[in-house]
Amino acid sequence: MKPRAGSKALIREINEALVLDVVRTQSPVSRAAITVQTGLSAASVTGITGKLINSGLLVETEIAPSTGGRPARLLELGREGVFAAGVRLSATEAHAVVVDLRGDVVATHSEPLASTEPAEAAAAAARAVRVAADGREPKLIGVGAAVSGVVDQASGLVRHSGAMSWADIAFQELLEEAADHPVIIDSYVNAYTRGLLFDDVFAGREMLIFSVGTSLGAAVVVEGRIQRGFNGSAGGFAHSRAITGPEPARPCHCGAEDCFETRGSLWGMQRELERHGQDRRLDPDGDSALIADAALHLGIGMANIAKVLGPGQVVVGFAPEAALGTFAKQTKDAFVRQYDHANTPPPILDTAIADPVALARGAACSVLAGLFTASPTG
Amino acid sequence: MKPRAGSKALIREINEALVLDVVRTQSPVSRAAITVQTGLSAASVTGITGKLINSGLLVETEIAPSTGGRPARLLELGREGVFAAGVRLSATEAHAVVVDLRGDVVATHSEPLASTEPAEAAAAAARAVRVAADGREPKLIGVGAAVSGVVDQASGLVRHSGAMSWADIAFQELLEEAADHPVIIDSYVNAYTRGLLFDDVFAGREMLIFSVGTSLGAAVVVEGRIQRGFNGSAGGFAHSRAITGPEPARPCHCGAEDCFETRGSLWGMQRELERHGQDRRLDPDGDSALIADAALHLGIGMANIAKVLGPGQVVVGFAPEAALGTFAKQTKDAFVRQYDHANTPPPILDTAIADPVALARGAACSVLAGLFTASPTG
DNA sequence: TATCTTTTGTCAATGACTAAAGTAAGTATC
DNA sequence: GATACTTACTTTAGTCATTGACAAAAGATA
Repeated sequence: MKPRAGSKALIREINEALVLDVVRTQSPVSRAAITVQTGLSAASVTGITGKLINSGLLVETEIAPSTGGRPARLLELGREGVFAAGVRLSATEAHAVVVDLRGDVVATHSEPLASTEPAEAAAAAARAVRVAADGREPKLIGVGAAVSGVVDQASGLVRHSGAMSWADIAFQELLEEAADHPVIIDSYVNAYTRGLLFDDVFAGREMLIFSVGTSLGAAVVVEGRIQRGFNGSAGGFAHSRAITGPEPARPCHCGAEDCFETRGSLWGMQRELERHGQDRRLDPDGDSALIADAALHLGIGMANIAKVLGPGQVVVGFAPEAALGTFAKQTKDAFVRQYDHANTPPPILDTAIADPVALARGAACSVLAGLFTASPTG
Repeated sequence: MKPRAGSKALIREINEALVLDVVRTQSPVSRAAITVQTGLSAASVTGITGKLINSGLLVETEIAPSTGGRPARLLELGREGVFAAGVRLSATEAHAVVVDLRGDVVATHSEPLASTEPAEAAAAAARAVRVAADGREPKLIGVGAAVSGVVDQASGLVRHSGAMSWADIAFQELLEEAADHPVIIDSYVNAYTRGLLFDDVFAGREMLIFSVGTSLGAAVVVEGRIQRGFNGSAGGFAHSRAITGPEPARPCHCGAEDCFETRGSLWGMQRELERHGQDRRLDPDGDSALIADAALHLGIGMANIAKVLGPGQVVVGFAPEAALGTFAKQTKDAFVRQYDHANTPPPILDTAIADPVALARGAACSVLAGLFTASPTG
């Protein structure tokens, strides 16, 4: 991604995105208000909104009551102009959603996977999108796909996915051919993060997002952008080393010892049960010591990362199956206790549930995000 | 920093910065080569370089031998057009350097500090810059200042500085008034990082930089930009919690226990000596076990951070007094052993020396950097 | 010398923006 | 009800950075 030269086209892209973003966040809004917010001239706003209305991205809805002069004709994002699709791929199914320009889900559909073979996965994802899109396919501007594992969005490669047993699969290309739409791929956590960023509640410009489920993941948001690291390798929180106490080390499935995944993930807790000869599922009440230990280590690990990055906000997304009693609350407490950074208050920490629809919707929002932010790097 | 609207002025800024950056990295270079590198038209390059030559930022130097046609008239960065100053502030002195557009140091001067009182520090820094700048003050485009502690560049506040005993000091404003030039302030590590980024050797787009000396620090480079976090609070590596073994916890001066600073910093090692009743300075040979322990913990802590961020390159800058025997090498080894991330190779790790001149020069490079990168946020 | 190559410069056309003036559609006041 | 005032939007004319096409410069080559 080397910097792109300035041109009239770039100006237009920047300003259209700027206008769309103002409408998105302040909807409904008058042209006059857009003029103030963007710093553009009123003439430009007339021109830009006119073009956007023509292409269906904006609609004129109501007329505001007058405040002493000509009443404003309010603009909102068009619900029928364009749509984006998102798919969450797991080893067993492709869960697709279609969202309108506001990020609201308008349709969903799930297709089973015959196998985790890349071509089959792409075909199933494409089928799921096609069914969910129904008659709206011509208005689809793109498909976002959330894949479990290490995903390099820039190159379109899934670097590594344990769940799918993939390594260096060019899934973006496969899905683009199968679905006949532009495709953006991303990891589970990053897709989930996209969804959070699209909504106002979790739209901080400096955020850290952790996902807690069978595995662990992290996403980093800096200056409002998701950071992917070199070759998309950011987010490797699972196999950082945990703080060990006097007990013996716990071997991890990755080959190392005492990774956070051996303590803070569902996989890790379940395996501790097995190591003690208990062949049963985790019990939120009976296994409270195990859960407390997991929460403590997660909290400390998260705080260590947070101290280096200094986010204003931290969000922990628990998979539905990881919502175990007070697990979330204990994790939050451990984080706050550990975070004691010279002269800076700890970031706000929120917990949320990361279900399949949230992931698929997040992937769709990745596509929408392109409309609301013009990147000068191309 | 809200997004800025697109305009012709923005285009011009982007393209001038683009041209300057190509000249900086490929100097000497022909207009034709700039055309290819930037993607601009030859006509634009002629116009832009003409203006830059007029203002002294570029100079035509030699004429390249012909390769079959009209010989190229090579362009380089002008050494006399503009200058930038940088100051490294410590509790006892203000060390100033002046650099030319290429980042080469052309003058230095040190002034003692009568006290760490903010106004006195600003006055001393301004004096140091004035003496170092000599007759070049009119051509000075700005002053960069490196201050130890947590620094919020955006607001111009030093949030907290143990060395200076400062809390929430508006040092940017103070120095701007004293020096009568635009000022950019930054932390030690970030200033050091600026210097690294300016040179080609350490100019990766995804980097992690650690500083090891009396204290510990970290800087994060993403997409070629230094990340400062919410309110400039990024970089808090020192007081993340270290991996503890069976030994008793070590209290830290910050109030917590087992911070990395208690093990991996000079302060931590020196204090361990004292705790064992040894009233002497650290000995690279005699205290090899202590140093090995520090290196091990540093390496693990760095790897944990690196896994979340996925940088392509990691640089560890040791303060001159921390260059203890094989300390650097052992830290590097521990890092590589610990870094074992699914399917992605470990980043390249380099070690370097971070001396006062490197910090002051880095601060000056912060000022220069504004010329070579146009930010669409403004 | 004549021709080819490569680099650099010039000029009219394009188009996105802005300022200024004009139009639209209300409220306030007498 | 007529006039003045306000606020919102549109139109017009002009500015300026970029570009494509062409021209000029300057050496290589045959």
